[in-house]
Amino acid sequence: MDATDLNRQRHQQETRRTSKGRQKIEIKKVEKESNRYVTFSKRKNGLFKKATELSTLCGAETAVIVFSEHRKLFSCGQPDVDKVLDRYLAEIERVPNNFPPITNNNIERQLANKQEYARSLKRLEDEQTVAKMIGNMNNMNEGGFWWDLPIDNMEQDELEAYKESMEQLKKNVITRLGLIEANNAPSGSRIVNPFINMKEIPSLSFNNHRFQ
Amino acid sequence: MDATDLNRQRHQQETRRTSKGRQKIEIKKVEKESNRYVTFSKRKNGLFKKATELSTLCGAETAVIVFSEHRKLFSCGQPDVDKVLDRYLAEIERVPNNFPPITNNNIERQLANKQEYARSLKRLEDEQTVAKMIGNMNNMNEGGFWWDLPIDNMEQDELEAYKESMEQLKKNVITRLGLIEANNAPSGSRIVNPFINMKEIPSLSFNNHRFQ
DNA sequence: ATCTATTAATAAAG
DNA sequence: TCTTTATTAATAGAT
Repeated sequence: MDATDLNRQRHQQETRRTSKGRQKIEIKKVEKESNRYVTFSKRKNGLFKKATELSTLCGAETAVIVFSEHRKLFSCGQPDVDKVLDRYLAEIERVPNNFPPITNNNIERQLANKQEYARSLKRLEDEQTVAKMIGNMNNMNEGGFWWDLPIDNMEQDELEAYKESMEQLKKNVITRLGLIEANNAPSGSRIVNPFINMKEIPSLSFNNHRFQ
Repeated sequence: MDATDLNRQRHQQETRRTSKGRQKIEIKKVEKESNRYVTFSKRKNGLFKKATELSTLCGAETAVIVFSEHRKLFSCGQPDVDKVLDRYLAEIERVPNNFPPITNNNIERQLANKQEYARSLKRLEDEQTVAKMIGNMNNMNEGGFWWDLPIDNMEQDELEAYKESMEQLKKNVITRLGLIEANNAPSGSRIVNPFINMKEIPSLSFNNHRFQ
């Protein structure tokens, strides 16, 4: 400290101050574009570094995904972004979508989840359709994944789109099945299952682990 | 600074030093469990704060997913984790799976991608099966999503598992289609498509945007 | 959870 | 972009 102070004093005597040093900034959008870009670059790197350190120090798995204001994608993960995402998708499917019977212990959390879920969904493109789905979901007290969502209340055009996506899926599946059944197989070990995330709509999940 | 120094001196005269202050640490697993837990908690919060600030300052979208060493899930996202994940999945599907013709400009990047992809996949549970898939994929110079992966070289037991997952999927789809076709619909608008991520195996994607 | 003494991150400027 | 300050912000260790 003394040495540092001495150096600083000596430096100030020898040269004009060349830098104002770090200045305090408000946490609001950086207006000047050039500054915003360098801030983005520096802080993105800082964020990735922090995530990596957290993993190393604490044995945690982390995934960080960043889209710049121009939609350029950056990501960073330990051990691997997609591995962590798989785990995330599996987790939000396992825990909240087919809610367990509500007990006194978790009823508050369940409520908070639904509120947060509704809030998140507000941001989705097709707000009305989704709102309807939520409404239906909230009437299901146990069991049932998203594909069991009631469709009775859908509008005709909504149904059409839904049906189309199902048809397309079916075609893909049938094609694959045809190819596979041309071969044929006994029984056995495990495979990396391409449909491990099938039951999941990331956007249609409750969450009990959110920050802010 | 002067005021701070004065305060520090006064404090040291008035009381024994009560803290060693922040100490430098190596970035390696914190051995002592209790310390590891508090470090995890502090740094996780710090990480989420940094991500939030990056979004605010630079108009970026961010998602941070953290699993503690005991597999507890924490996440934080602007505007919303799942929204960002949707975008991420769409992006890694759009860009790298059906690679564009390789040009001089991006051939190096393509190579780097494949190497990184192979490295990531090494971590997956079923290394041999996946390795085979990669091998096949690398022979496809353009077009084709993952479901067009050659299956000819799969072992019988691998095929069986693959087929089973397909059958299960098919059942689910057929069931839904039956329900939907009982109604019926004209044409029209868009719906939040449950299969927007269908074509994606997150674990089977190239990436051109990774950090470290 | 709170409190420092310190280290680490980073805003500004080159 | 990279580098260099001067400063603020994050956090290790202890309670």
